[in-house]
Amino acid sequence: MSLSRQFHRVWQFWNMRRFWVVIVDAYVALAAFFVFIFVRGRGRGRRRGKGKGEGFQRTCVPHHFGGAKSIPVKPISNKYREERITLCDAASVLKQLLREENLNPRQPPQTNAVIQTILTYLEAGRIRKATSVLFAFPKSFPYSFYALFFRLCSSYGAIVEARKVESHLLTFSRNPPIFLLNRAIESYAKCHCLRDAHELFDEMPRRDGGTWNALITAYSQLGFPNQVFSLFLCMTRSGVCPSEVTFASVLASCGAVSQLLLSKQVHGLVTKFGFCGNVILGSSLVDVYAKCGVMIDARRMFHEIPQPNAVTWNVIVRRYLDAGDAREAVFMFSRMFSTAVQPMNFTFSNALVACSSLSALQEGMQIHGVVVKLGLQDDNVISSSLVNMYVKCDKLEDGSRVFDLLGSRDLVSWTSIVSAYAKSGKTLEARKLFDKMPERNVISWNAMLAGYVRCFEWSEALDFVYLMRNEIKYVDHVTLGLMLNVSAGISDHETGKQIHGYIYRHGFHLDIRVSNALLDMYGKCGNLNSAKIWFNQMSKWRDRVSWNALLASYGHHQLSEQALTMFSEMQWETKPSKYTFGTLLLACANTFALYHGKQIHGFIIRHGFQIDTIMRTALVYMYCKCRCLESAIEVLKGAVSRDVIIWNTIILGCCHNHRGKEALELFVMMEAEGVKPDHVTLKGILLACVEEGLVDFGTECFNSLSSKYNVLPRLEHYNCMIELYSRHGSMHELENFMRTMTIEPTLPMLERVLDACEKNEWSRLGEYITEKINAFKY
DNA sequence: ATAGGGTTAG
Repeated sequence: MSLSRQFHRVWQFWNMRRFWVVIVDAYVALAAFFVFIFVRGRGRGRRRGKGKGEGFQRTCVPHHFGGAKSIPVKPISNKYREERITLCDAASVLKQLLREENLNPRQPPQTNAVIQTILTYLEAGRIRKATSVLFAFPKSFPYSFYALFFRLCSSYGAIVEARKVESHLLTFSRNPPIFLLNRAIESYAKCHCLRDAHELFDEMPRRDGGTWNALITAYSQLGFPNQVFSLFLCMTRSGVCPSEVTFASVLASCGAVSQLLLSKQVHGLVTKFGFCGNVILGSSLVDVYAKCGVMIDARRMFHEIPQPNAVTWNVIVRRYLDAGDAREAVFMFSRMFSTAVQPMNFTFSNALVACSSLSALQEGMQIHGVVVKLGLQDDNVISSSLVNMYVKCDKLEDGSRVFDLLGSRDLVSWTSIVSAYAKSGKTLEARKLFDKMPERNVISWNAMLAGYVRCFEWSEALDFVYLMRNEIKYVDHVTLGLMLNVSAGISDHETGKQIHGYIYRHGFHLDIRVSNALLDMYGKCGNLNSAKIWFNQMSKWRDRVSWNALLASYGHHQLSEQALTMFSEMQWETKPSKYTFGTLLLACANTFALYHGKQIHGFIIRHGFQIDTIMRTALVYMYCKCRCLESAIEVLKGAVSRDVIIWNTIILGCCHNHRGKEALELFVMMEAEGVKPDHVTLKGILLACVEEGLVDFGTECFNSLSSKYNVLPRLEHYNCMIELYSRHGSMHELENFMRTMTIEPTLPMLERVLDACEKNEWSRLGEYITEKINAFKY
């Protein structure tokens, strides 16, 4: 065994530091190997060590070696794999064995036999074991074998093993080929050890383009774009020509920093080096332009690619979705089918997300058809997206059917369906499904909790939080936000403060969403002072949502004037949004501040803000509340389309302004536009009847509530009817109504009826009602 | 030999 020759050769090529690594590796390998032989020969065990999880660290070796301290190494024998050998032990054993071997030379096993053993281990997935055997064998292997090892180390993320393979390669190969060392760099990068990768890069006596690519790719994939750019500069300066691969990584980094100018320069270089026809680089350029926010250039780039592949299409669809242009995303997805390229599952999911954001049920269903036609309905990504699409298009039953037909349901599809039921207000069904889930994570718990919060079912939400606390260990920012919503919903300032403490202790307060929820909680719990203090404390990281929350809490405290003052301060820091205007208008409405309300309206118009349905509804509400019905109607008429909520707002607004006739006229217009009235609308109609004294029409409406409008009569409708008959002295109708009522009347209802009986001297009904009231009291 | 996109649930 020519250890000294190895020594010499290695010495020549590698610097001091690497030399120690190699030589120690060699020593340990030899020692381990001979111990193996030795122990096997003796057939006796040694003391057992801890062994597990102890890594052999290349960088640590010199240090330990100098101090002659114990270095844990991976033993090789199967039987004694848990043994621990210190370096001192190893050295002495080695010495002894070397002497022994000199006296009694032993043939090392044949390379082929060792390869066979290693392959057996690799097939069993035992990479550690395989590496140990490789490491212990004091002879060079074929290069392809090393390459295989590096590949496996990458996929297992086995850094220790990768280091061992590199050591072995350097020790026993006269001239390790550059490409193998490039593989080593890649392995280190895949194991997230950039230090090892860069160290090896620095120490390599010769490099090729692949070496640079390996390092650049490493920095790019681990998210260090600036290092990528400086390495790229070094590379070109040292005269190495960048290849397609180099540009792929550089472009990925350009996308990560979203810098248009830089990206354009790189684009120029790509063209200059003649890589324009490369579909991968083309797709990357599409991606980069889109990430820089220039969809027009992205689209142009897309059209320059002669044959876009599935990835290219995926990029363009996804980027349109990110840019908020869901229509174009769906359009591009449909264009894909005029080519021979089949979309990937992620592309299907992106297109379906785009459909749900557009509520484009027709298109979503067409995509569903394609999915079935291509036999992709069992793909978990696609099927979960389908469930979501149906749910977001208000087709809960269809979503649920897709879920029921699913062959294999994973955590995501379960969570999707639970969330679907929870979000559409069916918390009982959602809970049933939730309890049936085979496994849950924090997202599933949050989905269920969000359902309770959305439906204002506070006591269920509280019970659920207690359950959640016992069942899962860690909550996240969404859970905390929801818990704050619960505190805000029940105005529980104390619990809110405790959650604040938890948030602070766990560092969640730096999350803007959590800190905004906190602000909202303080505002809704009526603690304006705490809200203001917290708002000031977040001055470093607050956003416009924080401002809106603060404005809302001013509005909550009937301080519309101060809200407006805050609004002008807000504009020094951030731009208002539609929520800002909604909040301000609500504050004006609640304080009947017509002057301020008009100011806001003027501001919206002057600054050219698009008035959406929600803002328009807020304006209508404000004008109604401020008794400015004409303006309200004018705003309503300015809408391109009107939903049931804005109609309800104006109809109820008319009633509050004692203008029942207008309310009924608007109702006719609403029906003519094809908007379906709901229970609120019908309450408005009944109130209009009360205002106008339309007893017969009111009765007719009430009687056709469920038959004509598909609305179940609620308490408030009964209230309206009682008020209608009582106020207009229709005692026959009132008596008939009270005696045939299918629900149990409330005490205020009975008192109202009794009042009417007394006023109209209708004692027969009065006695009946008195009895009922007495029954109530005792 | 190496490169691009994407993670559907709250």
